[in-house]
Amino acid sequence: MLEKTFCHIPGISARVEHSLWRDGITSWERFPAEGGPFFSWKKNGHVALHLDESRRRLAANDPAYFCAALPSREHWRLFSAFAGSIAYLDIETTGLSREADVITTIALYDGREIRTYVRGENLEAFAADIRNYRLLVTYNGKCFDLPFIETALGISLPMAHIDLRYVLGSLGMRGGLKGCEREIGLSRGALDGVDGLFAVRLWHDWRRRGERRTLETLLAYNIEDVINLELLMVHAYNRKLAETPFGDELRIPVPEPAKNPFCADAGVLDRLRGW
DNA sequence: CTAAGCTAAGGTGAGCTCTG
DNA sequence: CAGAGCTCACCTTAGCTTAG
Repeated sequence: MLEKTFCHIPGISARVEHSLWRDGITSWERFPAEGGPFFSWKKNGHVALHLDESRRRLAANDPAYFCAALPSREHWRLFSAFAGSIAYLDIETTGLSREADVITTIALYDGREIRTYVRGENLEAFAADIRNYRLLVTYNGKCFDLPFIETALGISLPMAHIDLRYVLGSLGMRGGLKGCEREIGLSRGALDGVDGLFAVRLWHDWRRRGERRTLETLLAYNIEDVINLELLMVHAYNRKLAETPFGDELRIPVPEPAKNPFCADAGVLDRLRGW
């Protein structure tokens, strides 16, 4: 979809982009390079220059360029072009305050492998690992996960970032990650009803009693979030695509959900439910 | 040349929403 | 709960294009 995108160019609105498509200029390739019939000679040159730069950035695997040039609700357009550089990311913490609270666990999924990071075990390894990726996908990570990580771990995460909250929001999907999952018919089984606040309890209980299955329940929850981020990403991509003339041509099959390596423990969940 | 029309960009301010 | 970041509506301004 990226190579069909024009609205990242200054002076091209979504409306103008639609009229380009309507007139058969359906990709960068088809834009008339030499003062073609579409814009004035001056504007045509301006657009052609930006398209050259766009081709360079795409070839250089540089999603950050496009991220900066597009509004958040259009970041979905990067997905297929940079799918090989994606990391789905979610953190759990002891609370909402960046000052008073700490990160407890992090889940990272790149479409193939799932990695987890646990406070007191390997949390510090995250800083090096995340640098292997050029495009992060989160839900509300712009407001929560990324700034929290940057403060807590003292690193910066300047790479491209699709915050699905805004993409899904533009599709009318609200209600948090769980709400969006429900809307596309995803169910969490044993972990139904577990939320971020419950994850705080799981963490404190793990620290107090030291039962491994409690930590694994927390990790199972944390991982479920990143697994579902991928499904929501593909869903959002296909639905945004359907708003363009390319809905059928570029549609992506919904992947098989990744296998969660950890399992929620029903006993732990039951004991902590009535806290 | 001018006038009109269109668009984008920039600014503002209110309102909404989400995170554990 | 606090608070950051986005959207949206609205306005103004500036630039470009076209018609006469």
